[in-house]
Amino acid sequence: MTEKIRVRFAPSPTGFLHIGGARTALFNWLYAKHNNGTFILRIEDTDRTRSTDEYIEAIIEGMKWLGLEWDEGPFRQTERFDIYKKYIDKLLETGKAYYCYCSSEDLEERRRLAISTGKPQKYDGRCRHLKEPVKEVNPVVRFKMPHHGQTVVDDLIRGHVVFENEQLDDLIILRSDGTPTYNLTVVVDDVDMKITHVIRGDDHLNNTPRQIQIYEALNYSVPKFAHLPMILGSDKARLSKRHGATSVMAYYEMGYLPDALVNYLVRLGWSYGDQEVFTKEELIQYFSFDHVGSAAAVFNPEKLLWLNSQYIINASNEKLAELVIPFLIKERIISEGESLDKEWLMKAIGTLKERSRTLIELAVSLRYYIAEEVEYDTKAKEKFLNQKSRDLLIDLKEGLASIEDFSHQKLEEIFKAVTEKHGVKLKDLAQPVRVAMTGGTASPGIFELIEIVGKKKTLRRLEKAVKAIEA
RNA sequence: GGUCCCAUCGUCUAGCGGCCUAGGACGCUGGCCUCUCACGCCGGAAACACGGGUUCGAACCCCGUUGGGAUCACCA
Repeated sequence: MTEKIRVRFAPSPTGFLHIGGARTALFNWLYAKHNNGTFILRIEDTDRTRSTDEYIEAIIEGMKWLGLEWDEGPFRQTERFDIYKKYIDKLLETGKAYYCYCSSEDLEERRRLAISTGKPQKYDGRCRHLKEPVKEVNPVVRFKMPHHGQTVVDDLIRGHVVFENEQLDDLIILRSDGTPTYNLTVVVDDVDMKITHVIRGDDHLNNTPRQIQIYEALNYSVPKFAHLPMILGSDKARLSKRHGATSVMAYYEMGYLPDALVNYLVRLGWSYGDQEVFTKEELIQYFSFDHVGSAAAVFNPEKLLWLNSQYIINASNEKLAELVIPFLIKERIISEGESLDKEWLMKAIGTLKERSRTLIELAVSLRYYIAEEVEYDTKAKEKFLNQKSRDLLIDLKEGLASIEDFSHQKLEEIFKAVTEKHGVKLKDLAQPVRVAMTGGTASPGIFELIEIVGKKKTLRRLEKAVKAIEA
């Protein structure tokens, strides 16, 4: 490798880090890591009316949560106006740009006319050859686009994309208030930061020929481009809030693991044979644009949920014990500052991880391990806590009261004695006990459940169940 | 509307001219396991948008059609 790879993620802070932005960031990050390159974070905040510091923080928070650490930055374009000014002056001096005195109202009017008459809506270049400044008008600076020939974008994903230069118009690079615009700042920054590969969303493909012209006017070499396909909602429209959560941090709040989201996002557009689940190391090792598809992809929350369940199953009990705490608090299962015995929690989690698809589900299930009392599901109570099970529960309670060792094996012996005495099957006893212990009909195995809940709470719950039947 | 991009099961995708009576995954579904629920395992339904070429041979290459998307700002 002769040239060190340098890539950047350049969000504009006009919103939270969303799913689409996160995937763009991820592909940049992966490409950098795979090639031992540099990943730069650059905040494109030249639109001062829509950018906020809160959003910058939110984007940073999202990237950190996903584990997409950057090597340089975050740089802010609003702190780099001097640099842009220098380049604009250079373009003005070399005759590659000019002042335009048309007012935005006039422009808007002409655009409307063009649309209504079916003409291409394009700036007509009337100020190109102006000799004298127009008095009392703050001009904008426009870039002088070539009128003939073609501009070719050599895209790593799309291949050769050819644009006719006559389609391009003289875009504004400096506003009348003296601030530079996007097409100028991206080029200047990418040159200045020595970006080798511009990896971004498909929606920028049409801007690329304009940017290439600016590179050439400035006499700089053009970087490589890779335009990623868009992420769509279930109706194939661009992904938006209508389709559900789009903010990355919303997935944190819903109990997703960051690596699961990363894994899901990377498979939206990229593949490696038939493999579905990847470690980060594998992703870095395998990633390449050769296997990035070019069609837009529909975001499928169901599959993300499945992946999350896989990541929960594969996570260590210790890790889950840490991660679940905020959710236990949020679900009001424990109170803030309350601590649980870690070993015990880990054991409980071990019985629940394969039936929890999110950390919220895990926390909610943990309730019947932790809470003093359980509430009965009405249907479960009717079906299993009745005269038929009353004596079974009473005998079981007695049996359990007589032992101190609540090990799986010992519990099984007690259960066996009760079922044999009454001539019933295990399930005839297990289901009523399950309802007594959890309030519902679904739980881990009855012996492991009782073992972890412990003698004191178990006896109390059986007692309560018997009373509920008699009531 | 102009320009550009895209097109394999409902969804994500494998496929880079013969290994394809099209493979995997999610979801759906039948069964097994079983104290319930899950996990897991075995099986099923489900796709090459359409029409022309090129070729001995096309999901794959070319051209149209249709359908989706992006973009046309003193937003990024």
